[in-house]
Amino acid sequence: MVTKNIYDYVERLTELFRVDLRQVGFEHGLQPVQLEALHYLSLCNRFSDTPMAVAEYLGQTKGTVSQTLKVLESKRLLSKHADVNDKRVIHLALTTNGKKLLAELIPAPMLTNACNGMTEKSRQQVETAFEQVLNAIIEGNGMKRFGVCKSCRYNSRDDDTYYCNLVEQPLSSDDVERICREHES
Amino acid sequence: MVTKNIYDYVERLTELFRVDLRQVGFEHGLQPVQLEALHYLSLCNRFSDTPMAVAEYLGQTKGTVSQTLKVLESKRLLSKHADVNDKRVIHLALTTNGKKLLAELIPAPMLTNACNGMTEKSRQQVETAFEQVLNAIIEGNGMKRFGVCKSCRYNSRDDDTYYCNLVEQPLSSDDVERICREHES
DNA sequence: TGAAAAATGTATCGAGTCGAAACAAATATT
DNA sequence: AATATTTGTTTCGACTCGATACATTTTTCA
Repeated sequence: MVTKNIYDYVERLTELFRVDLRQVGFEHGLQPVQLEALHYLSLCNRFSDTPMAVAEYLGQTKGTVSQTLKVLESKRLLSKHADVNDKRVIHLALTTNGKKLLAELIPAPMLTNACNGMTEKSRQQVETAFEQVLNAIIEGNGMKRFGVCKSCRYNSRDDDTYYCNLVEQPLSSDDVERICREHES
Repeated sequence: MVTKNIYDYVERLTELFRVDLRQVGFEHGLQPVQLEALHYLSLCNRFSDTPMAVAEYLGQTKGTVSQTLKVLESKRLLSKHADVNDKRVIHLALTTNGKKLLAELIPAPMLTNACNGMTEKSRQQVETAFEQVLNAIIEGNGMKRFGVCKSCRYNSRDDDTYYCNLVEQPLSSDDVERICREHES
């Protein structure tokens, strides 16, 4: 029964990661979920840097996320900016402090230590396996992908210029490496 | 930078699993950590079924775990039994209800759905990869293994009889499949 | 075009998590 | 025999999280 084995591994990995994340954040007065929100904001594109997108990504209600963001703002780790076109929408940006802190804390030592003890080939295998599992979870449960624009079906490319056919805007070569809440394969 | 990729995958997997576990438990009024404690108790051996062992496994303080167990006992999902030799120690056992509930909830549908969408070969690769990562994390950070007796260096075997040289007691063939807080490779 | 519906974000509340500290009881150490 | 250590519980306070209610803005559509 391989499924049960995989479940047990995922559960154990989750437990160890969670404990470590708590420890890592503790020294800077940050909760696990706050670190995860910051991390997401460092990866997402400019159409996905809103409270609602964070809520979707973290699987929490917008009310819960609103509180998390309020704390992060009060700690000067992120800033809020009104959207030009839609007055309901707020964009979130990491501050210099926020970026500095993330660079310091992520990836956490627990995983760095683990990877250092593995061969390059092992690391490659593990990376591939994780990609497969996450894909299978997303596909098998009809979840949002939050993939990078580069791999999205709305993305079209002409030489070195990229274009998103959903928001109908050009994308830079930096843009296409970022994750998007509207991503479709 | 493969380590960062692996970190990102582990973090995402953790987020998805956590949300799912909350959802799974919610319908039965159980918190994620309560399900994890129950699950541990269904896997551990008779030397590892104490509050302290649960605390070590979950990476929490004994005070926190004490509260978790109190809730589970009040829900009649586990029972407490005094140790015969050491009056400080309490052994925890799943009740029939507890076992029934676990069988119903674990493995959670999210992962079953994912595994169903994968080839047998893929599942095998994923299982191997998880085993490697968990081993690397445990080795690289000097953590306790919580492996099964079968693979422990204290375990000796004569034909079909097993013996633990640490607690100096014979083990059944069921015993050696269970995880132990004293496990050493 | 104007009213209803939907979307985004915030504030508040209550149940629950979690670690720290203090405590009681039993066992180990010396 | 006195002291230290281990196991487990209780209490406290800071924090998480979903539910609900609310304000504002945008979208829908009759």
